[in-house]
Amino acid sequence: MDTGPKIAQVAALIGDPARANMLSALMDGRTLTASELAYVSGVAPQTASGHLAKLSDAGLLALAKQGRRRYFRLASPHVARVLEGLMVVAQEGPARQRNLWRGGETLRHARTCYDHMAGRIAVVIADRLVQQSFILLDEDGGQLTDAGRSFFDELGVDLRLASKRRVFCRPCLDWSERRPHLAGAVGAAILDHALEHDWVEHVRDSRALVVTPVGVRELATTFGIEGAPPMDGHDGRVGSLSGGRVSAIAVESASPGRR
Amino acid sequence: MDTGPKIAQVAALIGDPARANMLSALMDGRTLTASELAYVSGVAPQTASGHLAKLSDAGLLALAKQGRRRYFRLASPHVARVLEGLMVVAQEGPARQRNLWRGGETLRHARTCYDHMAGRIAVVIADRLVQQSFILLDEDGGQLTDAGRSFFDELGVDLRLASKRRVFCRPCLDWSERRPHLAGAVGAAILDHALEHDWVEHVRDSRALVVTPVGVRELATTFGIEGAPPMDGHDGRVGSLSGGRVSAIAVESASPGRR
DNA sequence: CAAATACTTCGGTCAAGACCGTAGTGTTTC
DNA sequence: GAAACACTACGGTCTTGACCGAAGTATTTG
Repeated sequence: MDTGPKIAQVAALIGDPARANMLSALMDGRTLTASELAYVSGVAPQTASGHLAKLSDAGLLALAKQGRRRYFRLASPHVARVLEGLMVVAQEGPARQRNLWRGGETLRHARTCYDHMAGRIAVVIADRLVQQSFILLDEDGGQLTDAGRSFFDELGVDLRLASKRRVFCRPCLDWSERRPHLAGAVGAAILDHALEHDWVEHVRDSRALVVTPVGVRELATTFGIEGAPPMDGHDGRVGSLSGGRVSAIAVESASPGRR
Repeated sequence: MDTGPKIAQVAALIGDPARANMLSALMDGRTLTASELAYVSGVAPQTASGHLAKLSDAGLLALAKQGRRRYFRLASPHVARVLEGLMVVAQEGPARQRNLWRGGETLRHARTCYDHMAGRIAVVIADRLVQQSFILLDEDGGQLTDAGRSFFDELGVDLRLASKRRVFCRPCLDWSERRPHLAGAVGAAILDHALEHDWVEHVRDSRALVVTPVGVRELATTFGIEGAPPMDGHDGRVGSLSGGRVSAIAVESASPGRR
């Protein structure tokens, strides 16, 4: 009846490191098998099995059996948004401990966030689109303008498909940059387009993305982003489009073993 | 470095029933003392003190000392949004266990959600505003139209104040109705207006709101909502504007004692 | 059918942490 | 200054649940 216990139940589920790792691994929208999730969460298959049962029962994960394996994915975008929110809160949390992030530089630069792009690149893209009045965006609401519609049309990004039964355009607060990037159907369409045209590639076993040489060129001409676009510089760093390419393959997988 | 552990830490914090109760109690934006929070969470003051220290350290709560008491409030709207999100997920979670809600009828009808209205009434209001093209709204983005701007002007709702340094208009998925209501500056302004003109009143020790007779009349004329507005009826219920007024004072406070 | 694979169930160990009683510290009231 | 109040620190109890080894159930492969 009271809402406290209800949210506690769900939060406690997410609050276990092993389960949180599983959920994080699914944040990019992929579906993974029980074994794979056991591996990324760093626990034995038996333990993982228990965790996955709980997460499924609670409705956080959706399950598809196929032969002798079981595929799991996040049950709904709402789950992904809660996880996003937790990252944001976790970042802003420990008062002045912000921006101490060492490592994960690849992730900060470009990554997927459920079904769209995130990281410095995504924030810059969002900035440009707003700057050119293709999109109206504040921290919480988004709207595509007529000019924006034709811009995407010319670019060959098909928005009609994506916008059928889905949210059209929304901002998503970037937990590493602390500024919004594009989510929703528009955000997803941009990621699709970028992957399809080899602007970016997935890094194996990670949510990280790397920008290809083609991507550097195309992003520059398409969005007018130069090699080293101006960043908000809250920590003095400047990112280049290809940043993190060389420095880190940075496989995100956890090592198995006891917690 | 990996994001899993980080979100687990925050989620685990929310995942304790006592702490979840505290956070829930603060969802309406109030500031409460340590004692009050101990009471609503149903634990002894010593225990509450420990919980509050953890929540503050983690940056979920902001603390203001005043004399011999300590006032706590949610540290940021982001925290409120995570809590909202958890409620939504908790609702949609247990597969077919939805809409079993007994009790909390007052809450379902009208309540505050951080700083704006939620519940059936808020959803209906949002519906009407959309219907009359005062607001463009989908599940994730919102925009006030020119017509809407003058509508609120005439109504005497001051949007200029609120929109200074704040998100202007955004939808917030209603966890009891599972459809969006208005949040952001516009949502907050509407709640302010409703409270100021005695359309609704706070229920003591609860997030619930009751609609006054004045409110029933004014809401009807202002938004064209009749006594029993059509609901989406996913559970066959129909709510009236004054629904829940008589049936329940339904004080939300928890009884103290062991968990 | 046997072997291998993918996953689950069961049982027992163990550590984390929620809880409160007692005993403090700081602040206001009388 | 004493008493009441609001809150915090410490110490010990006890429950919860995460973990893995061993064994068991489906499903595919040879």
